[in-house]
Amino acid sequence: MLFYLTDIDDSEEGILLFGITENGRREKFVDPSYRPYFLVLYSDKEKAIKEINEIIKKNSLPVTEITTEKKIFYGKQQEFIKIYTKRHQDLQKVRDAIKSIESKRGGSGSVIDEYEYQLPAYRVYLAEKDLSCLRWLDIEVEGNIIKSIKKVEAPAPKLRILAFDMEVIEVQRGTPSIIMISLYGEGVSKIITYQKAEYTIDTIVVKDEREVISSFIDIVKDYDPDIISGYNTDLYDMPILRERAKQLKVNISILSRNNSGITLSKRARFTTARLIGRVHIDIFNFVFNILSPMLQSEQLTLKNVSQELLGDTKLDMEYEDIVQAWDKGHELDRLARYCLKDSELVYELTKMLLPDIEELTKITGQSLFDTSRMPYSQLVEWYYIKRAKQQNRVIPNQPKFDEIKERQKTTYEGGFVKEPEVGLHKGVAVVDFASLYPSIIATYNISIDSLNCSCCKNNGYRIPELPYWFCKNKKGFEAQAVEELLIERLELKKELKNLEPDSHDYLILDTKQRALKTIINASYGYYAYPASRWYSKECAESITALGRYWIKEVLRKAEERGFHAIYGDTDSAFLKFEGRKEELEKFIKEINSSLPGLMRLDLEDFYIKGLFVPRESGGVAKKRYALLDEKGRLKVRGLEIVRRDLSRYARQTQQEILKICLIEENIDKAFQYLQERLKALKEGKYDLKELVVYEQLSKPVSEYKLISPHVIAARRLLERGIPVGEGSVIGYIIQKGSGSISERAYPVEFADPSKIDINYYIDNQIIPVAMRILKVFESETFPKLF
DNA sequence: GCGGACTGCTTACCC
DNA sequence: ACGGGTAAGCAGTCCGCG
Repeated sequence: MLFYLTDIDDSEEGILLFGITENGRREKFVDPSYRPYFLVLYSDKEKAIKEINEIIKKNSLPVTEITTEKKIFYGKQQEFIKIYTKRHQDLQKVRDAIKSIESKRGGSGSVIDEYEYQLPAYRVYLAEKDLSCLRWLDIEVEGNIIKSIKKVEAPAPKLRILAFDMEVIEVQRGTPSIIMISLYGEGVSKIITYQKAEYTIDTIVVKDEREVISSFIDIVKDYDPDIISGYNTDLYDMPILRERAKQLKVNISILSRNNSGITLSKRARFTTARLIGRVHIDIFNFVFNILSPMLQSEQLTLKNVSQELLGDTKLDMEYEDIVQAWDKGHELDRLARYCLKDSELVYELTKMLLPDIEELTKITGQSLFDTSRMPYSQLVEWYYIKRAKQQNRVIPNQPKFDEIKERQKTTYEGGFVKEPEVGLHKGVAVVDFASLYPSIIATYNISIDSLNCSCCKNNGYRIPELPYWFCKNKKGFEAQAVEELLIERLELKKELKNLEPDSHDYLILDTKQRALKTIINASYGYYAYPASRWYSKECAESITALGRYWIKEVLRKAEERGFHAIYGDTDSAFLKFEGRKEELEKFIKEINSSLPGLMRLDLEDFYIKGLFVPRESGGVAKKRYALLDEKGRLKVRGLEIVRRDLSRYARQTQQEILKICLIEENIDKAFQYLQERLKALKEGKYDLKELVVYEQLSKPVSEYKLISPHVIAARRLLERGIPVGEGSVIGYIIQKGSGSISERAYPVEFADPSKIDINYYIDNQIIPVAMRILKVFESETFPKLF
């Protein structure tokens, strides 16, 4: 039978597999074949086995079998003692008893270390069997018991997706209560609430909150979605729903497909809400973990993110409006529309982002639930774990707290940044390496098990400036893993060139290559990530050393060929091409023929003009510039225009001045524009929103040594009972009065528009950022007003 | 005692 | 819950002055 796996979990009977059969039925099967075990690295085999047996006997530990097995351990064959337990949750207990034999814990030392005792069972199961969610499996079953299982290829079935959103207010003080739930999916667009009104959308009006929840449950049961999605639902909606259902005694067990309802698991830094058998996707997680670096939004709210990604946004309603609407009973239709719109946006975001999450799921070989919540490090880690299992390698342990702290102390040299020349440059070509660091990993065989190998002491890949070399005889683990991803992506890219950009196939392949890119790009950082299982500072610094070597080579060779190198950062070079486009392209070809392995230099683009600005402290700034391409588009990097910790008014002023200076080269006009903006500000012609500065709290408010404006603003939010802490983005404005700037910082929510300190905005925000551009063009005619 | 210079903390960016 | 390199603002302190 064919079975499409959508979710997976552990149980007493075995691994539970949830999914869709070939005839579209939603089913659950059990695979009892998984046998929990962990590995013991020994120094003295006989002694270790003897001592292990003694400990098991003495403590009556639930061990079912002890064997030995040859594994690959950091590239070398090594025998391990393999200890099986009855239940997966016994692994930890047995390991805790056995670790006392280690010499570092005062034992005899016959045992050196233990491995693979901490991985969740279903995750090991997926990795070992090389399965993953969102793939078709060919299974043989007896009843609901799986007898055999293997992966097969077939077109994916259509998944039922249901997005939801809840409105919660304190009907009674101190108790959050659900007043409305909206649902959105294919053929579903509904509101459930318990106040009657003239609703213009499909609304179910029930008696009370209890019935709101039970109606919601009924619809979920009826629609039976494979995926339930929401925005920030791990931390907000699901915990509240669970709590309210408990208090109001509503049975919500069928939210999951194993009758367990909502399973909250609280880990160190975050909470997740599982609906076992159904997949709860909290879109916020994916946006936060994966998309945030590419987004412009100052805060990752549903409002901003949907505006940026979908070009559609929430309806306008403040929290106070919601409370008012509910208390007074008017504008309930507006509230219902507002609530439904949220679900619709979440649904559209899910439709847009799910294909990417699906591809990542296939690469990590893990569950959709887990993968949708993984940060970059985890994506790389689970991809490595899957591959390590395929190759019979031991999975390295996660470092302990102290080890992480140790790792955090050491740093190493990173990318090379060439100092640019201040001013306006004409005719700039930007060339850059394609995936520089990953291509170095693959090309130079950068891996933990190929570092300073004994076989290549004199003829390995030598690393400039460092006492390291990498093996030329045998592919290392990480290098091979990264190389395969790179090659697969190159092939996809090649195929894409032959497809119509609007075609269905193009979309599919493009999504695949994007997912590959996500993991490829994280492979270098993962080496130096202190909590990494495959941690190697030596590998990380070898990669950056080779990167510096090659970008300097390009800059040097370009100069040799008469292409003046204005600037370069890590993997890019900005070259003056003086109208010699073809010659430059020839130069790139030559460089490429000299590059080893998978390394490749691309022409990023030709630009008409490029502007580099001075540094506040003198000299010229790196990482801050603007380029004007041949289609008249501006590309701005690093300047205040792209920073959220400046007011929008200041940023827009800088942007306009930049445009006038760069496109028109009319400095007097730019200066006039600045005067107009200052005048408008003084005359009060602005929107309060334009003056808000956004800054993120990187730790709890109480831990700050330096009390800066956003910290004071955060304190003022806390004083009024608004919970803010680590991770919160604080929007604040500066008001008139005495004291430091910080003391005059107020959260925008409580700002007094009549007390705005216009002089602060003029002197600290607008003048400095405007001058940053204008200074470049300082001349005789330049007004000397400042 | 004052004001500018300097230092350190902090954020957000680039790649 | 991914790395180093970089600019910049603000608070707080230092330092020279004579």
